[in-house]
Amino acid sequence: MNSLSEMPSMADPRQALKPNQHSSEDTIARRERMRKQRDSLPIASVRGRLVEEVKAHDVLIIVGETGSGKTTQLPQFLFDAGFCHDGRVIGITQPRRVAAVTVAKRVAEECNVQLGQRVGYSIRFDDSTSSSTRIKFMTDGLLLREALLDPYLSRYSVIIVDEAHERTVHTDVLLGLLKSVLNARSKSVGGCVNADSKKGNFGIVRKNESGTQSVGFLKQCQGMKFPPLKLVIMSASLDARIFSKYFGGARAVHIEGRQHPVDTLYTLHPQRDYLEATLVTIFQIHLEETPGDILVFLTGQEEIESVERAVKEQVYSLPESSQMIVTVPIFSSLPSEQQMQAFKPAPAGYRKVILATNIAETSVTIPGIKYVVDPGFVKARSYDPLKGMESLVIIPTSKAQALQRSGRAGREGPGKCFRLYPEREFEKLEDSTKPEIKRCNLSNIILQLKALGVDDIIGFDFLEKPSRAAIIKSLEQLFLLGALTDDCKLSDPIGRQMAQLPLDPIYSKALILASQFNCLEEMLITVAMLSVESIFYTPREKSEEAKTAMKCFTSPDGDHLTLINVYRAADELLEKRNRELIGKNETNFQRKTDKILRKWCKENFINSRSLRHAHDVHSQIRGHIEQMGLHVSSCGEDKLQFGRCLAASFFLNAALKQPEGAYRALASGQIVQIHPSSVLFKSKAECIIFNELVQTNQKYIRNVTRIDYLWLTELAPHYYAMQS
DNA sequence: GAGCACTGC
Repeated sequence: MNSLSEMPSMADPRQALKPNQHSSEDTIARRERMRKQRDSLPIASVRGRLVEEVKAHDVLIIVGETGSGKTTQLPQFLFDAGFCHDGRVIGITQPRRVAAVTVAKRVAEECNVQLGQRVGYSIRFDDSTSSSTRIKFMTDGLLLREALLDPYLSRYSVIIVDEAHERTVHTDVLLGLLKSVLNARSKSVGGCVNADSKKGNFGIVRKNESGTQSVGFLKQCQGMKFPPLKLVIMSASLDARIFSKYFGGARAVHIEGRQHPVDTLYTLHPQRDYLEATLVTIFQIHLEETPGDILVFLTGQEEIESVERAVKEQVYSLPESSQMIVTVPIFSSLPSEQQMQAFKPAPAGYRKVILATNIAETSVTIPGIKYVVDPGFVKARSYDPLKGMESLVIIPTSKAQALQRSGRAGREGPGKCFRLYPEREFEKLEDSTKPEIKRCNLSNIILQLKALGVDDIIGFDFLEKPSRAAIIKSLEQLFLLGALTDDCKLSDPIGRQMAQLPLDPIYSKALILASQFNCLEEMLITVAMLSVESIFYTPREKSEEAKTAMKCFTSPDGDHLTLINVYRAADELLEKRNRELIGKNETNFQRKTDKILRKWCKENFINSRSLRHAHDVHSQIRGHIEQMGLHVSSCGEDKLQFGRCLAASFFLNAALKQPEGAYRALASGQIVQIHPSSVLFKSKAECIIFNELVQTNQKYIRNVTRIDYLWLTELAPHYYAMQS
């Protein structure tokens, strides 16, 4: 097992393309240049006033546009102003891992300190911080996890929640928690609320809209060990009002950004076929506009591939002098090597057309974009609590999203954005995207809130409350898994152990059960593989080859054992190579094993990024499991034992074959199909369990294994005994 | 015989 853990992290494609900043530049000159850059940022001119605002108010909202420098500069201003003098830490949260890492590196460089000393970052699987770290960048999910161990967040003097307008479920829950922490840590009741509504010099302000102070679930700790906490929320303009209102009319200030102008153009009429309109627009830009790359926003892989084919076909109908155009796709499930193609400059004289999903909206920044084509649609996940089913549907973007997309054309110079709908349609769009907390399964966050001591979930002061039905459905699920007692309290030890594990609750429960079924080793691999993005990658043009490659891993029982076979095959391969390399005194040992694994993945149509990720999850969870004292043993060749454990764990997701070959999900009664990517797609198994139910064109279940129906009544009698 | 945006612990 150890062999795989020695693989080095795979280079992130977004970082691999950064130039080496230390190449031949003189240190002093570099520092001087950096100082000038910092001084020229819009935020530099309001430094003093900003520090005063933070000192004067416990909650401050900063509305900062792109390029204002708020993320890199504010933490340094506060550090210099003495917010860490007592050894406490300024914490800055980000929704994404890459952002936390890259910003931390930049700030460490600006402070001229080694990363991990005064300035560091902490994200899952990667912690650069030390006891001397005072400015700490992290993901918002990680800070939530920290709160389980330290509910008052006592090591922090300031917490800056960046990109709050993105409204990820972690940001929302974190803000709910912080409201209670502020209240508990404030010296006097009302101390965290700013009632001052005078107009500021460089900002504005909301009136105190709510005089009532919500008392959180944390006990007051007046005069105790913790000094008051400062909270800074950084957001894009459209959503500041809601944060201010939530924090009792907290003060909001505005900092201007630095963006080049983007000329936005609309169509005269609505387009019936937006893919056709996209194609026409791409060629129109190519033929009529000055040089510069084009970024096109599409909803998914299928659209991207079809537009790519169409561009390649139609380019030959152009005059030869105009044929210099290349397309590059980028979407999250694309292997990293291929993602990186989007960042490479086009050959001299060529125009590059990047066909992207909304990965290019915030997650990655591709240089050289001058034109944006925005058909105005996005594929969004929604969740139906009554059916317990997720669905993926194509819907119009929000205004905020459309603005974010057009902004991508103005990063390096003036640009143009072509919206493929009339201007009057823009006005009809929602202001911002529906917050994630209102469209996801809440089981995981409810379990975490329970572990934090929030007993009354329905009464919890959410920034925006999820539907009652969604809350009740998740409470019910947690109860059926044994995480909650009859009176809806966290059970001990099961619920407490489940909350400790950073996994979907149903997977946490599966691990606890597996220790009783003597197959924890197998279940650990299974939940790790189920927790990551798709392991198999099947490009359309090589689907036959991919199918053949997959055959050598296939288990007739189903996808779960198939995934275990893949994981173990990779493990064995690396162990074998390690034995060969050991004693040869090889340098670049890690790089070589990594290269071997990547080659193997490519040959077997496996996504090496996903496999690597599964391995990280595996070792992290194994650490937790061992700490809990659960016994990690293998069932060896006893597949029956593992199958029974799957039935006992995933009894809520069981389905029975119907006469027509479809399946009926027992919990909800829905008629579903096995997804074609499953090894059981053509099988005629009578009874199965599955791990995912998603509606796309049909209701598909994925990750499926056959079981014996009788196991359900035997192993989950509390659920099935009455029904049989 | 279909196809799944994006994050995160």
